[in-house]
Amino acid sequence: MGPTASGKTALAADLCRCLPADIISVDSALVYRGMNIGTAKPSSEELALAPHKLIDIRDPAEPYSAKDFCEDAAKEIQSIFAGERIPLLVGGTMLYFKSLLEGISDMPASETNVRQAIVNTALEKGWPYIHKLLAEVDPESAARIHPNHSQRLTRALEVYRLSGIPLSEWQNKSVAGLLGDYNWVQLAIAPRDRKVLHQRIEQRFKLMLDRGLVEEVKLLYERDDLNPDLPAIRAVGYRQVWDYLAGEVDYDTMVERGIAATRQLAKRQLTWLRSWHGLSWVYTQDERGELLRSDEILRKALNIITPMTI
RNA sequence: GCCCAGAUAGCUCAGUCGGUAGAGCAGGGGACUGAAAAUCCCCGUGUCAGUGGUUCGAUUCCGCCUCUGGGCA
Repeated sequence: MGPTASGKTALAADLCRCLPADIISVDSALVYRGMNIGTAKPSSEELALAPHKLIDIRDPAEPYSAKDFCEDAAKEIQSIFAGERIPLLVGGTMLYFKSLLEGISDMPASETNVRQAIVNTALEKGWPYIHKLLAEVDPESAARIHPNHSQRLTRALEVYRLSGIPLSEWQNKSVAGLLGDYNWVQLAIAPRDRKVLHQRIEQRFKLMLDRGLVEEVKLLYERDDLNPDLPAIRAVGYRQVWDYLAGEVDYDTMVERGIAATRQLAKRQLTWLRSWHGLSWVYTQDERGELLRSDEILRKALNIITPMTI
């Protein structure tokens, strides 16, 4: 696990050369086909050397979810173990990691029309009104969710309307995750200094533009079945370039916003990791702030993994 | 060279009829159970360009000065 631009993909590829491991991607954006440059998806050469599961399994028009991921990942894990190999889960989508390890309740999936009805009401009367509606049927969830928290309010009310059972009740049922089933080694990779990450993020975003990010997004923009409300189009970089193609912002503004959105993503990922239990950290800088070479990073990771797996 | 308009938070700007100032963005911290690269919450002292004057008190009014736009030559 690690924030965006921390070097996860490179480390995973290096580990694959040392261990009998197969990579499973834990990433909500890499699942989409045709979204390669902006998601920093491993190149076809990298994929040939280190194949990733759960990449390119959805069209950008089809949403993917934490539940989908749990089911897909559980299958891949089993099949990798069946081949007597080690599953190496690599990615930055912490909710997916959490759901897989701790389990996810068996509540109804979302339905567009139910969700849309809630959003329409909110547009008219505001999110605090939705919060009041929720409080009537599910006070426990309402107490946990902020009155402005559009997405979580929508989900909570949606679950109640679809099942007649409050979200909190579903969540209170114990569920089985994979945490206790195997001897997991949980590694986090990141630089010690946030500035290093910020620098890499800026460099990488500009490189993505040089490599044709705008053209990549244009292919999506020109399709008539995609819109900026879809999870795929809301992805960092894609949303900003989409706004640029729509003429809402100029090029320089788009670049600035794309970089800022990536920094903000990294910050949120680090927030998850700071309070994550059972994590071993691999820093990509030494105590003095000097950047480590890839072989030094690999050695540090192996030093953590090997004793724990023997 | 002359005229006009600016100079306030990292950036863009608002404001103080004279009582030392606040928004958006950026940034920082946090939350997170089927959209999660999502969504949401909290955090605002900065020689108010410099200098002299008027005043009990100036970032605010006046003079000078420096810089930046725009206009006239």
